[in-house]
Amino acid sequence: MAARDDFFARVYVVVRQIPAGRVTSYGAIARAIGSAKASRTVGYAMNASHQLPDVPAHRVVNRQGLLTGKHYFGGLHAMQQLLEAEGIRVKDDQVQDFAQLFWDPLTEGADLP
DNA sequence: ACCGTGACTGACG
DNA sequence: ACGTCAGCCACGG
Repeated sequence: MAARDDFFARVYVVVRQIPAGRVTSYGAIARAIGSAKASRTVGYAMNASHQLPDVPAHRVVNRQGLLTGKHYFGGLHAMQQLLEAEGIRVKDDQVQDFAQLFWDPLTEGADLP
């Protein structure tokens, strides 16, 4: 199997599993797909997933709950607006109640291929 | 095959 | 608590 394509595919699968109104971190996704140390590459995959409508990249933030990737959404506030539209409060690029809204694919039990 | 880059994370002072 | 440094993995040139 092509491991490289698998990596991106796994990332997309996990991100698609994120329920609306919830968020997760790059590290959590990296662990879920079996590459805990590849958190940076997860962000790279998200950049490529930007063209995919099924991948809600706006629900993926860093472990602090900070919208580090908002700059890549075209509008600097596009990501924040998308999150707020789902009921997530965002203050100064920081997700409020992040620990409460955090969704761990490993703990919550995401469907992996 | 080598080097630079990055939407990260953890450790250190 | 905050800023800085180093390690890590995958991709592109």
